[in-house]
Amino acid sequence: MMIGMTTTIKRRDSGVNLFHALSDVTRLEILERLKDGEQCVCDLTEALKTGQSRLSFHLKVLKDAGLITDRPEGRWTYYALNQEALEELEAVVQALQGSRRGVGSSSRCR
Amino acid sequence: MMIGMTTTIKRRDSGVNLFHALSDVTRLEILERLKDGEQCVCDLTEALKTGQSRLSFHLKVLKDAGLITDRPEGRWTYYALNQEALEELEAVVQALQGSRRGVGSSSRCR
DNA sequence: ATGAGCAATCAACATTCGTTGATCAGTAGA
DNA sequence: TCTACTGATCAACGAATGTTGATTGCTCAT
Repeated sequence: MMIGMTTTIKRRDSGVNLFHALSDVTRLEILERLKDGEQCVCDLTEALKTGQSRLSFHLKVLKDAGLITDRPEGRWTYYALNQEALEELEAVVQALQGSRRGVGSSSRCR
Repeated sequence: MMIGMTTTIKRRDSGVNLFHALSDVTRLEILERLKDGEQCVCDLTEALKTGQSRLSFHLKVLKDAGLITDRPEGRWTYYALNQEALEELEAVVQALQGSRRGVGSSSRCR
């Protein structure tokens, strides 16, 4: 099955966004926490022992990348994993592995 | 099955490294090129239409992350995907998805 | 209405990252 | 040996990112 150029480029762009959001220890810790279910910012602040504005910053990065969703309720905001984004991540990573076709057909310089 | 704390932390660290290396368009383009087999820097320079030192910089980032390997031969250096690292990437991503246990058991603030 | 608590946003600053051009080291060929 | 070529490294600069503390907007309870 042939994948069009446009699809490839789009996947690359969304890849950059996702990977950037994931390239920070604090953000990975947040995601790990959220595996147990949705949490409000106050929970996370305590769990990660970090300042509120710092946490808020990282949550925004994750949310902008689509990796988490927020659900404001009263004075709290609950954050949760976005399963869809994780599936897209899977797809992007598998696209990296590639078809493995042509391995060994290395071009030779001269 | 229980995974020890140390393992989790190590995976998180290697995750940060891998994800950071992947969070750049040029570097994703390089990896895509390498799916077709190993290539020397001169090939890549031409293919990506970019400066040599810039390319060298990105290759170093990918190599430091373990995503590619280099094989110097004569005056050329051939780069290739490191399949092992891609497999580890898969593992890290799957760990992100988590066991899905306890979904809905969201802690409630009051 | 007032006060307290949660979370987003802002400004200022520090740090990290990517780019560019130049230089350097190693190799191959004349 | 001398020259040409590949690719790594360096320094300098600019841009993007992350951190901190303060402020703001909202909601709930009194």
